[in-house]
Amino acid sequence: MARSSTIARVHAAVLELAAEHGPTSLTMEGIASRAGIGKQTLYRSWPGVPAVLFDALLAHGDAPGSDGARADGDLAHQLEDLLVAATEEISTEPHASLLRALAAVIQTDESVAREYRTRLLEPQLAQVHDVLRAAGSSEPERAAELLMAPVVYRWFLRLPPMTTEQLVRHVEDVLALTDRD
Amino acid sequence: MARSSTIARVHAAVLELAAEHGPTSLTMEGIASRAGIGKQTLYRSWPGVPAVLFDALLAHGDAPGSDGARADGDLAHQLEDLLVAATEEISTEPHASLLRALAAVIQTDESVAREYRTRLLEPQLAQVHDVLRAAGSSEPERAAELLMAPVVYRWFLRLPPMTTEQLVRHVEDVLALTDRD
Amino acid sequence: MARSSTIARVHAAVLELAAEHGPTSLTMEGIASRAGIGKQTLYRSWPGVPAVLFDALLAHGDAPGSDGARADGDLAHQLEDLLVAATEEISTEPHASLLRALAAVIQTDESVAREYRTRLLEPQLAQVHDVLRAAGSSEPERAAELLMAPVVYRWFLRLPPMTTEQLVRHVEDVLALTDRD
Amino acid sequence: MARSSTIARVHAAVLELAAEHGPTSLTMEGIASRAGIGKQTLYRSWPGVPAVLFDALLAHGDAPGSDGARADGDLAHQLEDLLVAATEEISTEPHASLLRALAAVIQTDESVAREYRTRLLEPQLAQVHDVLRAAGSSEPERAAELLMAPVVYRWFLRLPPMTTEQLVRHVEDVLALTDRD
DNA sequence: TCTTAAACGAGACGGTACGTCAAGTCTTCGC
DNA sequence: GCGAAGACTTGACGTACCGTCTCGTTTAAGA
Repeated sequence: MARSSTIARVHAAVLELAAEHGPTSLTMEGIASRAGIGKQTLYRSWPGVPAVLFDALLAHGDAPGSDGARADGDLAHQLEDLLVAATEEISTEPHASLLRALAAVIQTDESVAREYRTRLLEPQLAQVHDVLRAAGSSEPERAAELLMAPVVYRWFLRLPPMTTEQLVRHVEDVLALTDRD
Repeated sequence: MARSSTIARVHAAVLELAAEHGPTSLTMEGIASRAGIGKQTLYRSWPGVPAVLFDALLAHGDAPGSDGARADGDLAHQLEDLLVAATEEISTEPHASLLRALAAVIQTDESVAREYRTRLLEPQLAQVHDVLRAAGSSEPERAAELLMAPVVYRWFLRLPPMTTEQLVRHVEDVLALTDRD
Repeated sequence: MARSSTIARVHAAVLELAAEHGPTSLTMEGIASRAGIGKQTLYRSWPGVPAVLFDALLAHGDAPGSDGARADGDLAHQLEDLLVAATEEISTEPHASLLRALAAVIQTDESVAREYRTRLLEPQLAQVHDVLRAAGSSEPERAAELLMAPVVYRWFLRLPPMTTEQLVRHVEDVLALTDRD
Repeated sequence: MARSSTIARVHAAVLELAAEHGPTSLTMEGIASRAGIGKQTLYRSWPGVPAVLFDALLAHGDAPGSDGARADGDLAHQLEDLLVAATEEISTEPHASLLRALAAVIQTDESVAREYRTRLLEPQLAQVHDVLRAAGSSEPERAAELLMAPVVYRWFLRLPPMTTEQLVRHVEDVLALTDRD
């Protein structure tokens, strides 16, 4: 396995490149160069750019929504917090560029898509499930998808993110649907 | 500008390559080679891969939902038809590969994203708006987004597309929300 | 046949390009563009760059040494005048660039070399022959070559041209050889 | 820098291409292809065709006149040997094609001309200087130029090379001039 | 004067080569 | 003998010219 100093340098290089030059700059060549290591050293530990991205994301506290959530708030407030956290995460550097680069690869590589879902998406959705289930929702999966879909959809198509007001309204609506069942 | 036979050959080449080798094979070099034209001929008419993709998509009847829609059906049925059409379009070759390639570029090129929204997304949303507005919906934009978001979200993250039953349920739910207002 | 105005425009374009951007800029594409004519018009009258160069050179008084020669001077002075004229011609724009471009093509195209010898070199040598023959030289061809060779040699290898003093000395030496015979 | 096997393959490719298809075939693309190496490998070690040519020439015993010179012969014979060797070198493949290609570039690229003079011409002239100086010539540079100029002049203009008889006579004449001083 | 054929500008076309960049593999050498 | 450095093959990038080939449009006769 690679030395921990090598790993740290790679992570730092990825974050720097993402923040400075955007998602396009994230190439194996560029990362190795910026980290000051040989290309083979990079390939020895990670098979390609997406693997490095996952590592960098997970290593840098990619636990969205876990911070500052009003654990004691009511159901709606907790969901609002989760969505606000997700919205902020995907629009703040260097996470924004990393996720953007990942999103591009997801489109052309099914295995990356699968890994994204298991390592990043599902943990995030699980939080929403938990809140919904705690509130007695009959179909937490469906409700969670309804909650998250517009957020992801807008980010994916580079539409302006939902404002806080829109998010509040959105949570309210989805909860109304759940109650209706 | 370009001769119509040239354009036709380029479109054919794009569709063939997309169907045969997937989104990754869509390079300017490959398209020119498959179409049997010079690279400069390609670059003279299209600045890059995304431009060729837009042209090929729009030229091949990219008017989703317009075919077979039950224009005389009731509101819910019309919306179901639109969503089913959209779902099928994004999962059927060669459209699937072309859109997938486009989705990848959208992630790293804001101008492509803008062009996608204007030339492909908005016409599609407009159809939904029209149906909703005809039904007296107070907020057709919001409802349309709620309808489309899960479809795009699943496609984008390569989750299995919604089944017809799920789509029917989804339309029903969103309409219930609209009525609730 | 080409219209005279076309020919004139081509000649003008060649001289301008040669003077402004050097020998490298002399391409069929560039000449047509600068002359404001179609490429086919150019190719209709000239098969390639060298042909245009010959035409432009011959049309612009490429009769080196004919001007200002002291026709009544003695033998040595007349030869000096011829060599000085040749030296100046090959180092003054736009002739310098045209000849330089021609020299490049001569290296890779035997037919251009032949045409150069008959249309440009031999007339020039003939002048030297005439003077030498008038002076009773027994081998005017050999003497002419001895006279011209260092001038061409230096120009070809981009060495500094002979100074007037060196030229005078050179003529003197060659004449001494001729007399020696 | 480059691996020695790479360099060897490049040199071989250059000689083969020059001998088979003449100076025109010497392109970076063609050399890389024939050598079975990547273009980037070629560009990493040589900035362009002329650099490759210099290397190939210098690597293949480009020490003209050094072989078979009658070191113990008298002055005239040594000079004749040098000139004969030079004449043969420039008219024998594959050197002929390499030098021809170089000659073309010299016409349009001053830096190549400079490098040619330093790396190929001056060593050759130095040999002539040495012989002349050993013979007590008062102006070895001028005499050397006088000796070489007709040889280069004829080669450059693609005139038939001097016959051995002409060379002998030429050496005799130049020596007579030197003695005259 | 009308017409008709040429010469024309414009530029699309299939190609070849340019020089650069990144991918992923393989080699060399120092610690 | 492991790992950093970097040379390697491959192939796409976008550009410049090449020489050929239509397109309509002048232009300059001859009828």
